[in-house]
Amino acid sequence: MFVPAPEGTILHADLDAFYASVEQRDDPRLRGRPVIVGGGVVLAASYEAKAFGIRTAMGGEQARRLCPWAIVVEPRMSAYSDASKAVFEVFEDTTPLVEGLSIDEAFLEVGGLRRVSGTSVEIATRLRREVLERVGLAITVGVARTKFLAKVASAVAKPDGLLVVPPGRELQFLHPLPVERLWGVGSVTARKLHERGIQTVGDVARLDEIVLISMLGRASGRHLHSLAHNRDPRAVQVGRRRGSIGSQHALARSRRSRSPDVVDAALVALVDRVTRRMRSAKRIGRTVVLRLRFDDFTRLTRSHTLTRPTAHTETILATARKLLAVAMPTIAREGLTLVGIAVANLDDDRVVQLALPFDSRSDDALDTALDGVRDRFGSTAVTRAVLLGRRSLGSVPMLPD
DNA sequence: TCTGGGGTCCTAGGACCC
DNA sequence: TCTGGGGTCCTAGGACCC
Repeated sequence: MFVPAPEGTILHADLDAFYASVEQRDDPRLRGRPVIVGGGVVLAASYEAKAFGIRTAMGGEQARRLCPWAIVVEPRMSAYSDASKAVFEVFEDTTPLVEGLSIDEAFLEVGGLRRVSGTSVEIATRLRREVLERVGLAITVGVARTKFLAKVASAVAKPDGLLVVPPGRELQFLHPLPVERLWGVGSVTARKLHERGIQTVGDVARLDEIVLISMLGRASGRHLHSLAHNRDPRAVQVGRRRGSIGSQHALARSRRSRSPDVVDAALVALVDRVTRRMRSAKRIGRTVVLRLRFDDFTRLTRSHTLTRPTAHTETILATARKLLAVAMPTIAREGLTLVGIAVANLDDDRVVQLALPFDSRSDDALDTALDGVRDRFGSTAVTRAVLLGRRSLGSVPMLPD
């Protein structure tokens, strides 16, 4: 018998001040004190530090001015990654339907678990307790019928909170909130809305969709109009994979640190990092993106799409160097402050095993077989094929880079 | 108060194909 | 020779998120 749930079944779970909380967990001397992770720029601030106005992405100097006695610690990425894995294990133990959004937050669908695990609220309460007991971190959970509203709820409930938005009271909860609470409203969109006297979600809800579209463009307009009415049909998606892998590096502010040699060395290191990560994730990609940033914070991107996906360091480095050469006149004109490399259009690096009759190992037979593989797996999916047989030839790179 | 490093999604124009 | 509408892919830039 189907029993409709009297509450929302989507949980948005979000760790509080994640990096800073891990530091406080691991070093008792930091507990109860303002903690800043990252010296140059604030990567994370404990709630004690946030009380002084310190925010993520703020310059380190400014942060120290706001709170001179704050404790600044170097980031320990592997500790955060381990903590994240442990928390996601708790998520997976709660429900198989987990959609990770970042290192410290995820959506959980618990709609089918009523008989086994109880109501959403009971599940959320247990989840918070288990994360605290098993990983030692505080986590905030929002519960609602839609993803978007669950996320808004957790943001409102922070820190160390649980907030349930019951169906029927959704707009009552949503409409008094400032527009900045809407997912997808950043500083630019907020400014555009404020210029027209729109302050709250309720103000947005009173506008025609067509008006919002004319103000913000088609996608943003539609998106905001839907959210303001709590229309969000997106289901929790399991196993989403990222579409690009990249790395970037800020250059020191001296003439020498921007010399061609230094920039090229940075490029080599970035490509090496990115391709290593791609190979360990068993991903290959076709589009190489060069990202540059300058003194005045203007940005520039150049990209090139290869005919075949690869994770080969030399291939991607050669492409990156070409892109840099194309952008070179611009670099000569202005001060470069950041170099980044990303590889997009990612695919799985599948190794396809071909079993051919022993007497048909001619080039023609191989070509025919490879065509068959391409037909089955898609032309971009095949970069390598391993030839096997009774007397194995071992691993043969069929489509060298 | 000058801003790190990792990502996602959308738009718009041009090339190209049918 | 000129014209059409529709679709996909690529490139560059912008906004946004954590």
